[in-house]
Amino acid sequence: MKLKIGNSSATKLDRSFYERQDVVQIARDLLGKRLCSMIDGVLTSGVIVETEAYCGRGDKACHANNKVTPRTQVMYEAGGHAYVYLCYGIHHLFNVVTNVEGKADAVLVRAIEPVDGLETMNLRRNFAKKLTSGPGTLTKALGISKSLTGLDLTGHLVWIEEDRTVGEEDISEGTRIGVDYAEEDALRPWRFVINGNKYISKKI
DNA sequence: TCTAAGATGGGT
DNA sequence: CCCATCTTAGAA
Repeated sequence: MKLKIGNSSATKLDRSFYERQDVVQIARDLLGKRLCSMIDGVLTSGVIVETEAYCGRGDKACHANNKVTPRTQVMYEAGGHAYVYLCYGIHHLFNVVTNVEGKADAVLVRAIEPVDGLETMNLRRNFAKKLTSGPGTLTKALGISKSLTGLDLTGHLVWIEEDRTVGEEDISEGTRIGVDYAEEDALRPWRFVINGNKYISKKI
């Protein structure tokens, strides 16, 4: 009997995908891609269905808004690294660092549609109702914690690969969640979801 | 040193 | 609506 594990023929996104300059476009492009982790020898994955873009220059909602701190220095690395941080002392949020070295942009992954490793994800989530709908829940399901911040996403522990084709007509945009403190930048339409997908964390 | 606040989620 | 929970950044 053959066990189906992942999409072994899929193409892993490479450095050139992540090093592009337009973080908003990358946030759109990540919809339909598959986020994968191989933690403790177990493959878990899901299709990205909700993202948010954060720009390091002139975006008050971005942790690295023209300032380097111990936490945010990883965002200044070359695109294709992970920025994982602890939110509210409880939740580990996973971001994809984008743009070239020195330009601190990132895309927050807010929800995925589970594909591989359902059993492991349910165990890690303690069989909660919402398995991977929300930035803090999907990291727990995939076994991603802040100890992985700085990880190279072109490696073999956590990576993103091609999966579904998502057209512009399949995408809705809205304002980012939880960034009311960012004044006028809170109004930027930099949150993106795949229309009608039932795994998005909150309707636009 | 000290402290307020936070890119959330789960329960009541 | 309430609260758990703790790191981080900025102030003193």
